[in-house]
Amino acid sequence: MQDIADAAGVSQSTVSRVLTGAPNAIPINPTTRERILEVARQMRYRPNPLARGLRGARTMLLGVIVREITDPFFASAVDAISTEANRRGYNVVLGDAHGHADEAIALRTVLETRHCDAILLLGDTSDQPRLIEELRDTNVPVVGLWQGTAPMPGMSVISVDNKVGPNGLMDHLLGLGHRKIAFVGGVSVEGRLIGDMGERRAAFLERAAAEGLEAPDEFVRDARNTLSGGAGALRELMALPERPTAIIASTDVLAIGALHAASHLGLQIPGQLSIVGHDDLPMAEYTTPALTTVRMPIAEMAAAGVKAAIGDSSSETKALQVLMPRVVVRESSGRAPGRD
Amino acid sequence: MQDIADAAGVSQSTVSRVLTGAPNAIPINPTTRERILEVARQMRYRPNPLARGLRGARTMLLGVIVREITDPFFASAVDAISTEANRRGYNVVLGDAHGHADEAIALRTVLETRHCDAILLLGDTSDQPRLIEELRDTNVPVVGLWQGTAPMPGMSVISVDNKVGPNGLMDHLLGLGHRKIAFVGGVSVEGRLIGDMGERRAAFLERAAAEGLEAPDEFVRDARNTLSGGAGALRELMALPERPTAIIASTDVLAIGALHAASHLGLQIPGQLSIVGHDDLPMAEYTTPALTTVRMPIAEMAAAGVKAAIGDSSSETKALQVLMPRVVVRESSGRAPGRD
DNA sequence: CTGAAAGCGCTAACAC
DNA sequence: GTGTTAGCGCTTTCAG
Repeated sequence: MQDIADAAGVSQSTVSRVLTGAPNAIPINPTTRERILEVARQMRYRPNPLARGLRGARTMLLGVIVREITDPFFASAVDAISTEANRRGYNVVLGDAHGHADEAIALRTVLETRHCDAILLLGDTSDQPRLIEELRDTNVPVVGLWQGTAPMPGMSVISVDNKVGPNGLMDHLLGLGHRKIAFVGGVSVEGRLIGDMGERRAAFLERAAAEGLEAPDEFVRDARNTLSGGAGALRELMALPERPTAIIASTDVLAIGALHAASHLGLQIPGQLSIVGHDDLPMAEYTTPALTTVRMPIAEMAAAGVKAAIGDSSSETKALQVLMPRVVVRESSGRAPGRD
Repeated sequence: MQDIADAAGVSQSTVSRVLTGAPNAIPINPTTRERILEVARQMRYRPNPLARGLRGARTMLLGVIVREITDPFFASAVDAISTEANRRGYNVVLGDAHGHADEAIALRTVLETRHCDAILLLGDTSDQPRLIEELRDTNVPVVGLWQGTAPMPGMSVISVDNKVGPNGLMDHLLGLGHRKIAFVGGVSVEGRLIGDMGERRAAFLERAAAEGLEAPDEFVRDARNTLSGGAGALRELMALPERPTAIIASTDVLAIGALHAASHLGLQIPGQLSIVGHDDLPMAEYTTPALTTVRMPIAEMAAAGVKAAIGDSSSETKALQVLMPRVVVRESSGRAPGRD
């Protein structure tokens, strides 16, 4: 930068002012400005974000802590967030918690140390009292995505309405004549119910009660949110003396695992059993049979999340935004057996 | 840091020396050291990586440019790399190229600007002459993963042997009596053959010729490496006057797409058609039927890649490492029709 | 409108 | 062994 100053015959601070853009009301002579810009271009100048950050300026880094990058849903989310962040000139620093909430908390510290301008939390972290605690004495804006609609103190939350999924699915299944509907929810490695999944489960329970369905406790199963978790849950469900005719999984990953286990059991889907999920992974369209599921507004959430985090400084008021998903009917759901 | 110095009654530079660890032979009085460490702990001191980086020290940032994070294979790779990097105290800055090689090149610049200590390239980038070019005048070590075994000038490459996959699969299929075997390769958005997939295709062609198989040109199809690409390829293959009895897909994503299209066509897998892939995604075990595929040594590659990038300063010689995958037989492959 | 100068937090010579 | 002293590249008062 000093070099540019010399070459352009001005002082280094002037160069800084020009190159920084034009934030605070410091007018510069258009002629000088052009000259400086020209020289900078010729010298292929590129600002050093480190130095900028040192001075307290923004680092243009967006920290993203994801519960599990191998979860295809979160992979899509990271993709969307990264796109949106790049569009705004930000880079994404990824922290992969590998499913452990305590790793997430460590990562937050790291990212904060890295002087990220903001931190995005993907996936539920409400089971981490320490995280919430630390959030208080943080000046970095933190926004949580996909971690349930419960407002978390100290951070804004972007979420989906977790009632419309289960309810839409119930409408669909009820309309198909199902009365024996089971639910598979997801729990973390530690065995806790995870945010969104917990809410979906609650929504299911509520609706089932309202409809007066025969829903014994065994019809609601918790499993790790993995393919094998879904498969295991399905096997347990099908081992019951009275089998459900439809299963709502709280994620597509669980649903796909269940689908696989069902076909291994020789079950016809959807002839003998309907299986539906949540998320609408890219994969959901390509399972056999294709999965009926609930599509999440990933891009919108990513946009809202990045906006909330980086702030577009126009409307930073709302601490909780709830977006709407919608049911996508494919082939894995059909009329209840004996009702066609 | 100055605060610590004051509190401990020493100079700031001494504090630096203690806190930095003990790199260059500068002995410090154990007593002083302890006192400083103690004070630092009490003051909850955390080093500022920005300032460190400014001074030319390492930033402990590892840049990772991935072709497509939504590709489950790369998601797994990022997961493995992130684990390995964190283990070594590094953080990962993620650059998602969204499938476009030209975005990758832009990202490289960004990451270099960010003063990453090294950059990892995930996926083929050989179609980017400019990238290679820019690589020359870079001081940051760059290592490429999964981009074919062709040595790239200016970077070390960690790769898998792309012959053992196709060959192992051929052994398997030939043993099952198949003589009409098709291959589906992957191309980028721009329509170029992508590194690993191109090599797998070449290996297939070579082996097919060696076996004297009836392999008309139509049996080798190129498709985008997506679920729908795989589905499209399968439909084309099955529309041929003479259909193949087995299909080798160069990735599991293609294979899963093909599986889905096949079942829509009413084809029995593996009764009427065998479909096999490459990668062994977590999902491969849960398709219907479960996919016969080639397992990639992801963790090993991640470890080797991170090691090569960050350097463990003991053995930095090899510019090209080739690891071995192995065939995993599941349910999607069976005896050739009419041969049982 | 522009220049001079003071650091941001830290490392690395170079003294003592 | 430990203190002093320069900066790294940039932003930002404070004077012209």
